[in-house]
Order: sequence, then C-alpha cells, then structure tokens
Amino acid sequence: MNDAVLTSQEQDFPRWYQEVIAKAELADNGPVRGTMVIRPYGYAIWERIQAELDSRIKAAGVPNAYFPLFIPESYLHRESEHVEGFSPELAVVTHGGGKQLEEPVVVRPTSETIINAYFAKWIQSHRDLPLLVNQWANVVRWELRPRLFLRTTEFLWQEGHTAHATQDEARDFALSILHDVYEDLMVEMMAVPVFTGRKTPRERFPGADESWTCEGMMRDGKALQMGTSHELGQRFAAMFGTTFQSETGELEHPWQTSWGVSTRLIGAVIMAHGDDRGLRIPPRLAPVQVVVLAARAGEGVSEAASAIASELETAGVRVALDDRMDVSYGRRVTGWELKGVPLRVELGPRDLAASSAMVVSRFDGAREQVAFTGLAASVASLLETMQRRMLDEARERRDATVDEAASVEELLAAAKEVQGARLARQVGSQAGQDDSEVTARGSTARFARVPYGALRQAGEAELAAVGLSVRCLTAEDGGLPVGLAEGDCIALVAKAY
RNA sequence: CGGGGAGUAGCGCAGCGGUAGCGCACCUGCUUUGGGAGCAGGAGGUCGCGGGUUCAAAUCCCGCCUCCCCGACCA
Repeated sequence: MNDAVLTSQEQDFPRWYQEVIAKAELADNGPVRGTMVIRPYGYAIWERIQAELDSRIKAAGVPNAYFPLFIPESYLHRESEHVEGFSPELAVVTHGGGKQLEEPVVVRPTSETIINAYFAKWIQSHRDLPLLVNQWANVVRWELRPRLFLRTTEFLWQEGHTAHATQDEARDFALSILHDVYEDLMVEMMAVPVFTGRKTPRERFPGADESWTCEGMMRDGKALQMGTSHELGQRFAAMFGTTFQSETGELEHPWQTSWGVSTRLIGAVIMAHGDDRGLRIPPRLAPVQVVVLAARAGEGVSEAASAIASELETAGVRVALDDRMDVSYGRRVTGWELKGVPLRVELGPRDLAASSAMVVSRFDGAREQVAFTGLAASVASLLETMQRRMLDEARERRDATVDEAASVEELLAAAKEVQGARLARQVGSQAGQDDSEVTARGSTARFARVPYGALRQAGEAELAAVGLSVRCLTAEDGGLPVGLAEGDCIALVAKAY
C-alpha cells in the first residue's frame, strides 16, 4: 500500500528518470539503438512546446520552410570544422534503389550546408537580406550513449537559419533569439530558470564563430544545455559562394546565424520539476492542466463531473475527465500524479451534497474545498499561482547550489568532496546508517563560478578529467559578455548531461 | 575504442545437470472503489544464436551476437 511508485530521486536519479518516462507513458526505446518512440502523452508535451515556440519564432519575423533529409556528402566537406565536428556521428546512405550510389548521401545531422546551398541561389542583393527561415525537422546524430529525450540518435527539433548584411545585425539577431524566444519560453512557460552565456571554444558549435547558450540546472544538480544560438560569421557563405551586392555596389558575403532547440526540452521539464511521485508539469506547458475525477460512484456524480469538465473547458482550461469507476480511486490518482497534471478536481457524493469539489495541487499536494460557483475562476488563479511558484522553487534550488571558486585547484577539490560525499552516503546507507547528515552537505552536483582567466583551455582539460565542463561564460554580474575578452569572463562550471 | 557486468514471460528477477519458476503487469468472474483493492480461475517461453559433452543441458565446454554500466565525443 505504501510502496513507492518510483525509485526515489535521491536513491538513484538516472533510474528514477527512466522509470518516470515509462510509467508516465512518455516514450519507449526504439528497435534501433538510440532511437525513441514518443508516445502520445510525451508527444502532446512536445506539441505544446512547438506551438509556443512556433508563435515566438514567427513573432521574431521568421517563417517556416522545409529542406531535404538527405544531404550530398560533399556539402559537409565544404566547411572543415563543421565536417570535423560532425563526421563521427554521421549516418551515411550508400545504397538506393538497389544500387550503390555514385555519391553517398548523409542523413542531416543539422542543415547549415544544404540551406546555404540555397541561400547562395536566393541571395543576390542587399535587398534580399535579411533572409530568415526556420524548419521543424528530425535530425540524426549517431550517438554512442543514448538516453531518452536527452541524447538520442534521432531527435526532433527546430532549426533557424538567417543571413544578414552586417555582423552586428547577425549578432543582435542571434541574441534576440536567445532571449526573446528561448529564454522566454524556458522561464515563462517551462518554469525552468536558465543561465545564458557564451560557449568556450572547446564547447562551440562546429563551424561557428560564437555560440550562445541557455543552461538549465536539473534537480540532481547537473547542467543541461537547453538551447543554443550561433553566430556563423561568413564561413559558410564563403564556402558556398553566397554573395550580395551592397548599397555601394560591392560584392560581400552575408553574416549568418543558426539556432535550435530539441525534444531534449522534454527531458529538462522532467528533471527540473519531477519529484518522487512523478512528473510535475508547469500549468502553461501542461497538455492536461486539470483532471476532473469522479472519486466515488454515487447518484449524479459522473454527470456533475462531466458538467464541471465542460465548464472548465469553456473557460479555456485544458481538461481531462476521469470517471472510470472500474479502476480504483487510488490507482487513478497515482496515474495522474505520475503524469504531472497540475490540478485534480475531485468529486464524490459528499462533495456533491455540499455543492463543492476538492481541488488538489500536484505542486505541493495542498487540498482545498472549492464551491461550484466560482470554480472556474479559482482553478484559473490556482494554475497561475502554481506556475509562478514552480519557477520560484526551481530558481531557489538552483541559486542555493551555485558556489564561488577562485581557482582550478579549488574546483577540483570541491569536485572530489562531492564524489566523496556521494560515496560515503552509499556506504552509509548500505550499512543502514541514517544518511541525512551526509546528504545535507555536498551530496549533489553543483555549479561553480570561477574567473575564466584562472582557468583557460588547459584548466578546462583538467576539469574534463573529473567530469566537469565550462557550461558558459558570463560577465561578472551574470549578464551576457558581449564584446568582453574571454579572460575577463566568469566561467560557469558544472557536471553536464 | 579501453575497463566492468548481463542475456530466462510485457517489465523486474530466481533457478546453475533431471517436467520452466516467482513478483508486478495481462485475461475471465464475483466482491470492491474518498490514496496503487481482495479472492478464485486463466493465458503467456526456441531459457540471445550456433556447435559440442552427456542417457539427459537454461545449467558444463567452445565460438559468435546483443544489451547495460563506467571512461573519450555530443542538441
């Protein structure tokens, strides 16, 4: 009866992650290693992300288009860093129509090259700029160590590609996507606070001059790269011969950007908010915001539940009705909790007699008796409050686990302490000890801020040896280090997914 | 690719020479239903693949394949 539904996060976070994905019916492994079947409930979450992202992207002036899945292998080779970066994870098709192909085609790992081949045709004059396109697509990167949603061989994403007349305009565009589209979506809709910053050369997109990133922190203290926006400079334009005639009549290469977020965001929501009972999906993101649950059979209960569901739906709430009386109350409650539905409106004979319903929050389990009159208004306000509290909670948790470090040595020592604490905790719990004290200090991974001047590339390699990486560079005050020399930046260091 | 494990029912596992098992899930029926219900009955297997040893192999031997975990690369 009191058996836990899931392995607890504290006991084994990766296992909790796998279990919650299976039990909330989000996804399954595909038959080919690294592939993923996204089940209806998981796909519904993706559709919510898509809908919100798509409208923000369109608001930024970028229309959708579609480019082919297959790319001539030779295209990849035109930009040396690009091909170097992607070669190890390419899927290459050598046969078609029963015959060996004269030139192999690669399954797109990203579309910079093929899109540039067409930008080169479409761009002639400064009047053709800026040229802005976005595409929703699947891409393939052969992964050695796949994890559902976080790193799969095939994944779904959105990739935007733009060409501009000047470097400044390209940079401004890349940064506005980072803030007004990505950060806004992650913070306002997904309730996941993110650090924004610049990637170090080591972590940069292959072929980019500059990569900008949104980094979230998961409940186990690890970082997750949630979205990136790149300044590609003129390198692809040069390789594909993309030129435009400027106002003064000169032939110039355009300055380009590309940017993308993927189904990885679903993993972010799972790991940033989920708890030992399952998912907790922020109301604005949730495909189902409220489930109206007939708690116990009785005269008119199903009818009343159905009426309430309709009323909420009319009020603009995404609602599900659960009046399955052949499944026990407890099982149904557990199921909706696993799926992370923000609010449960429960209705039984007792409630019906009192003309009220029991409203239960998935955020903190709080229950509240709410009269039928004004139920829709209460629900709407509870949802908005929950959205804000989820963001606050995530931000507090994150900020409580960001440390300052002065040197690489200090970082390495801290990393070892964390590993040691984790080990001690494992040994302690095996010995049946009360591990709360050990757990309280340093048992989770954490972020650290360290001056990049004290770190540099040599230091980054040292950190990599203990599983740490520089997630991004920020200015001293946490802002974007636009135009700042790397040595004057603060490096945000963490273990990452 | 380097190091460590594991392949037995949908999932998780036990069995380690002698008729293929357990828990959960599934099907049928009855009783239940305000926090994963109970009882009874039932369905489900090429024990990863190939060879060998043996009267007899899930079990022992040889070869192969696959998967998982830890490292190097990644949205």
